[in-house]
Order: sequence, then C-alpha cells, then structure tokens
Amino acid sequence: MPDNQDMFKKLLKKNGLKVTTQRVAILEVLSSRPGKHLTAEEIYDFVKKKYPDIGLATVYRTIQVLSDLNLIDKLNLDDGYVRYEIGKKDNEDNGHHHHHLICLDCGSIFSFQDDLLEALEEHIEETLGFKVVDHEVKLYGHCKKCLEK
Amino acid sequence: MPDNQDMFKKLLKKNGLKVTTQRVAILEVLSSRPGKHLTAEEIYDFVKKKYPDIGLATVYRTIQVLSDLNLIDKLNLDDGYVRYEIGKKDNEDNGHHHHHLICLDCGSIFSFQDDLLEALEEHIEETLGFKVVDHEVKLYGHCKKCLEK
DNA sequence: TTGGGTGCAAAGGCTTTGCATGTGA
DNA sequence: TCACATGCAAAGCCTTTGCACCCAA
Repeated sequence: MPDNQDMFKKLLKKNGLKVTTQRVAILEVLSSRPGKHLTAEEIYDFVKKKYPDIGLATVYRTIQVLSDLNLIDKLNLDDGYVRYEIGKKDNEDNGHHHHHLICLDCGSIFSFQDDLLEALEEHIEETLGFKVVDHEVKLYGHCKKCLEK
Repeated sequence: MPDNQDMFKKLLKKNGLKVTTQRVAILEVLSSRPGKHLTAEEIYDFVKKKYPDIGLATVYRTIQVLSDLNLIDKLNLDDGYVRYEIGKKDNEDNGHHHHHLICLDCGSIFSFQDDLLEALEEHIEETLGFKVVDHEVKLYGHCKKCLEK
C-alpha cells in the first residue's frame, strides 16, 4: 500500500528519524498485522521476505527507537519474548495504552479499551499522592473458543 | 524467627516439597522484606550471608517452584530482571494478585489492593465470553516524594 | 559532504540445564 | 533406600554493541 508508505515516511520525518527502506518495511509489517503482537524475530522473518538483506540487529534497533517514540506498543508476556504491535492511534499518544486479554489455553491475545481505570487512578492520586501517567493491564483467563471445547 | 521457620516448613510440606535449609532460607529472606520485590541475584546475596554454600542455580530453581505454587508472586518491570515477593496471604490463593504503582523517577514500587477490576471482568465475560481468572496491573507515574521535589 | 543507519559477528547478561553428589522422608 | 534437591559450570537464548561500510538529507 503506497498510502501507508507515505504515511510512514511522514511519521518518521516528523519524529526526526531518517527515512530508510528498513524502517518503512518494519512499519508496514506491523501495520499489516494489527493486534498481532509480533516478536523481533517474527518481524525480522516477515521483513526478509520483501527485503532479504535486512539484519536482525536493525530490527531490534528500529523497534527500540519506534517504541521510545511511542509509535509502537510493547507487550511482555513473560515467555522470553518482547512483542510489538502498531499503536492504534499511531503518533497520537494520550499516554494510556489499551489492555490485553491473554488466553491461558491457546495463547491468543485480545485487545480492548476501557476507561474504568480512570476512577481508580483518581482515587490513588487523592489518597496516596501518586500521579499515574500510564498503565499496563493484562487479564489472564480462558477465551470463548477454549471454554467451548 | 523460629515461628516463621515452622510456618515455612509446614508450607513446603503441604505443597509436596521437601524441606531443605535452602528453601526455608529463601522464604525467610523474602518474608523479612515484604513488598521489596527482590531479584534472584538479590535473594542469592541475602541468603548467602546466613548460608554461604548456596548456589545461584538453587535460588533460581526454588523461586521457580515457589512461583508455580503461587507461594510467591512474580513481578516483571521490563528492566531485565524478574522480581519476587512473598504473597500477602501466603498459601491462600484467591487467584488474584495485588497491583503495583511504579515511580518513573525513583523506581520505587508501591503495592495496593483494589476490587475495581471485578466489574470490568464481569463485563468482559458477558460481552466477549472470556473468563478472566487472574490479572496483572501496573500503574506508572510519579510518587509523592518525587512530585514534591 | 556527513552524521545517522545498517549488517555482521561478537559480546552481554539473565536464566536454565547437565551431571555428579548430597540428603530429607 | 532413593527420589528429590543441590552446586558447579557450561550452555541457552534473547538482545545489545563494536566497527566498518553505506546512504539519506
């Protein structure tokens, strides 16, 4: 999709990064698999199909930079891999991320948005004087499919 | 504290584990520092003061087992270390863990309990058919002390 | 031109594992 | 007795880093 390519190029420039084939390719891979939570290795494999010369180190360096700029979201499931997905709102960062449902049976990951935590965060600020600016919520359980089996 | 020692011995037996000096020592270290979130290396260093012959591998194996049995809680702050703390209710496991406040400035960790998520979990179960059995909540922000500076 | 970006390989650093020995039940 | 637990060292494994080369601006 050339439209996406243009968007990514602008996104990179806007954040003071040089536009390189590798960076655009990585963003394309992530954006073509929304909510897929890919590991660095998986991103590497996908990018290599179109751009065989890319190195794994470049993938690591790129997702590092993109993550620091909040252009992509990090997800750690404690399975030894850090996963990444493209932010729902791309460059627009409200400081709050969406939450994840993780199936303990099949490993599927579902994302959802909920503002229920805002009340909790206000409560914490009032009682403890702790100013919450970001949160990470993971809910573990059994997904519909696995429950039906 | 001999009382704690006895308690830990019973706890280990109850869970089908052999009672060893190393395991009791590790539980003692964790229980004497509640809410401290120690890394394996830190646990190792503390235990070595009283029991110099212990090996780091034993610490790793022990916290693994204790964590699997929900006798201790795992906390991952994405800083390269996995941390452990003794469960507030020891062997009594209701499947839900407490939450953490993490200060982005000084790195302090505060724990708190809140049942606000239950409404959210019910909502998810009704709308998505996903049965939540556990959750992990991390709130990032600025603690009172750092705000005052 | 030139400083940031990339590829490759080596190094890092936390954690796990193999194996012989030790020990709790 | 004997299956489980431990210590030590080596191996694993994901990720980072050094360095020379390359290329977008």
